[in-house]
Amino acid sequence: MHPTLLERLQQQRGYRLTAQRRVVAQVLEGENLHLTADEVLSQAEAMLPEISRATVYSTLQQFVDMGQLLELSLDGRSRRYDPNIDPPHHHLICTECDGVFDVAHNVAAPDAGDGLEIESAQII
Amino acid sequence: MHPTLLERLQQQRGYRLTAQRRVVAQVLEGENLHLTADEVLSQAEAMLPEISRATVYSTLQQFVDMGQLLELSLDGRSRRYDPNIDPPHHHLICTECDGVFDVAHNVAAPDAGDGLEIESAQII
DNA sequence: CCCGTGGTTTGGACTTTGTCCAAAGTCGGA
DNA sequence: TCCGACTTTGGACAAAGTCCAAACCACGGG
Repeated sequence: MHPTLLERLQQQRGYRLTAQRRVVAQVLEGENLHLTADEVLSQAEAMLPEISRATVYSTLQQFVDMGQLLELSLDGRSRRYDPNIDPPHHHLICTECDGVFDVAHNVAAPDAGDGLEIESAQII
Repeated sequence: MHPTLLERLQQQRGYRLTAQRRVVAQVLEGENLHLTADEVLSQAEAMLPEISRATVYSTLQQFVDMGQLLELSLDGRSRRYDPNIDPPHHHLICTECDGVFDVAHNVAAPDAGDGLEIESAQII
């Protein structure tokens, strides 16, 4: 199986894996789990009551910048986070229940032409 | 050429095309224009100073519900609006300048399987 | 072992974006 | 002209995210 988010973070050299960062990583972990920052915060508080909102937000942003976490903008209101960066997959949104589901695909990202490079593509 | 947003609204029967709605439609119009609600508001105020924020937001929502305006959720922060519903196209986001560009495509929406129907798909 | 330094976390104020609602305004048909 | 339905308004409110100075902590050098 692919390494988990936590395992991938442990392999990053020169990055302090503090209690706060570990808790955030643990909360995010899971199949088909796409939490918002506030959901991460409340679950993290259950494990580490002193953790602050600023830390959760900045930690999420760091994981994204490190390429270890996918940030999904699905409704223009909040962002959701997906720890399963590999293999690439689509995100299917149910317009009835607002559920988010991973959908496997094996379609290559289209060529944008003009020397542009597609970084990510989502079916929303 | 395809009819403009304003022309399409004029064809909707039983829908009062008030000054406020006309101004919102005019502001949105344009090739490769993807304004946020607040950008629409400030430009609309230039033409019709008394227009209120609540009206702009609810008018945008109506246009979307009528299928005459595309709502894009690109950054999890704000929503952008695209009056060019036809032909379908992708939205290319430049990660440097945050610009949004229409990109033509002629790829059919993929079959989701399981009896699900894809309502929309974006490359972001 | 202790200290200094720099990375990390914290709380709280603040901003942005969007929603809600009751009251007032406006339009078209009878 | 008057009524009723549709529309707009202002302002309060809520949700999500950002910012920042101060406090905290951990590691390496002395």
